[in-house]
Amino acid sequence: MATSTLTLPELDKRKKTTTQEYAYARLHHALMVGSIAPGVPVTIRGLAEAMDVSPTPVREALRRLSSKNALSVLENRRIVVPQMTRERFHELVSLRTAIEIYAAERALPFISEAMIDEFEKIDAEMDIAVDQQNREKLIVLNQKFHNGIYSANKNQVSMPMIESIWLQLGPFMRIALQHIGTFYTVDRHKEIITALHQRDLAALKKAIRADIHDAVGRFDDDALNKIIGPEMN
Amino acid sequence: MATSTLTLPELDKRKKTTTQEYAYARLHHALMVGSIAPGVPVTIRGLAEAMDVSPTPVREALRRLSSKNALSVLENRRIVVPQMTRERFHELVSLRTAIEIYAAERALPFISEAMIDEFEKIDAEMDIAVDQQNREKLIVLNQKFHNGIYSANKNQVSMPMIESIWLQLGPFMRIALQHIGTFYTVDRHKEIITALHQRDLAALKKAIRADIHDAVGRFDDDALNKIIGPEMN
DNA sequence: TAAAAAATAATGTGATCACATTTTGAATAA
DNA sequence: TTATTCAAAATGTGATCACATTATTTTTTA
Repeated sequence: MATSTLTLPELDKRKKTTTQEYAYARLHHALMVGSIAPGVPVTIRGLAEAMDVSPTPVREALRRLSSKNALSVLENRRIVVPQMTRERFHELVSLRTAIEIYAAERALPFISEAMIDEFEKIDAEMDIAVDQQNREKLIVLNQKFHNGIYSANKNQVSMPMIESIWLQLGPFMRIALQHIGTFYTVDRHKEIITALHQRDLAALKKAIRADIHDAVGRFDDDALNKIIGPEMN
Repeated sequence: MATSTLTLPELDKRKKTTTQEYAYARLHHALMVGSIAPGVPVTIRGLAEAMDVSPTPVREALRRLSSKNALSVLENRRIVVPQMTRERFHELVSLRTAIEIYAAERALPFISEAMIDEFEKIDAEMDIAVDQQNREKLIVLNQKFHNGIYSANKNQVSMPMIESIWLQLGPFMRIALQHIGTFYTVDRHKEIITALHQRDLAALKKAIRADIHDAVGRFDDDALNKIIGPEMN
């Protein structure tokens, strides 16, 4: 056993994409759903072995992830899942709120009723995932829900940046959710859908802000202390 | 001669960084200052030969750049500098305005007088660059000026996203500046500095908005038609 | 002359290897 | 026991090669 034995979530069997893309998708998913904890070192050979591919495509995948700030390259050239700090967390939540509200505003004029139907379907699936206590599925669906809205604007350029923020929040959420019993209060999605139906921009912004707050923004300093530790800088 | 003979800007001689980092820095710089035009295909071997390195580090650098949306990977797996469209351009400028204003607001409380002195020095250098008609130096300094402000907040997480936007606008600027004679009206930087001195958030926002507008946001549809072409979608 | 087909070249991809550096673990000394 | 030294293992990095796919050029055919 070379190094860290990461239990990477099994992904759909490799299709006709490149190996590099496959490695990227698996890592991306693992980070997004919080399978890899902050601070965990990520080695090229270790991952290559775990995925049964050669180091080369893994390296490329890691470079892409580090460019999205989902991984951080240390001075020793070692790659780790970035450690979360109280300050960085607040910055991430603040930026997520700002960009997603912006993206929603930009997307609203392009949203059709048919699209809203799709969002409602996703939301229904999320309700099921909540019942099943399936955190992983919930995270993926939540992402799909938000992405769907913002991507209604086909010339959207903010989507990759929102994704980057989610990627940075992902590893932290796993730890957070171990301490905070509850999860996304999906009701907010209903508010979002209502606002979309009514083309009510103010209500939409308010609902998105509330949704983000419910998901990640409500952690006060005490809660963060328990997760991150009071001494961490 | 294998393929495209890109005249990459000479960068500081390689220090103690990795070859991959070196390749990334050169490409990054070339894109940022508009040395590579939109639509230009970028081949791994071509760049490797041009930089006198092996394909491997170039590939990694290209992956990083494509993750920052500075390059786009086509279905044929070929890598090109993304073509600009009218709609994407407007989205980029709009997002740049939103994020930079946000970042400035978040940074303002952390800006010291000593920092402002630094900004003034950079601005003075920019005046010289304008006199010298040195567009490349001007772009680099302008970037440094903005980065300096936003990075005053050490926990800033928006900087990579701003960089990504600049990277996407970079190749387009070269073409734009061939048709539009003038460049950044550096006066706006004076307004920014004044606002920083006075801790005037409203004035700061206004100045940044104006600066961005002067730099990239003033192109109306007619001007864009000349650059992009009226039929491009 | 123009279109189609074949051959040639170029390109992305992934695996492997060698090398330098770093980390880890064991052995030794205080 | 604790600190130090040294050997072994692990790791990142970059170059090279083989292969499949895609582009391009040349040749052939209508």
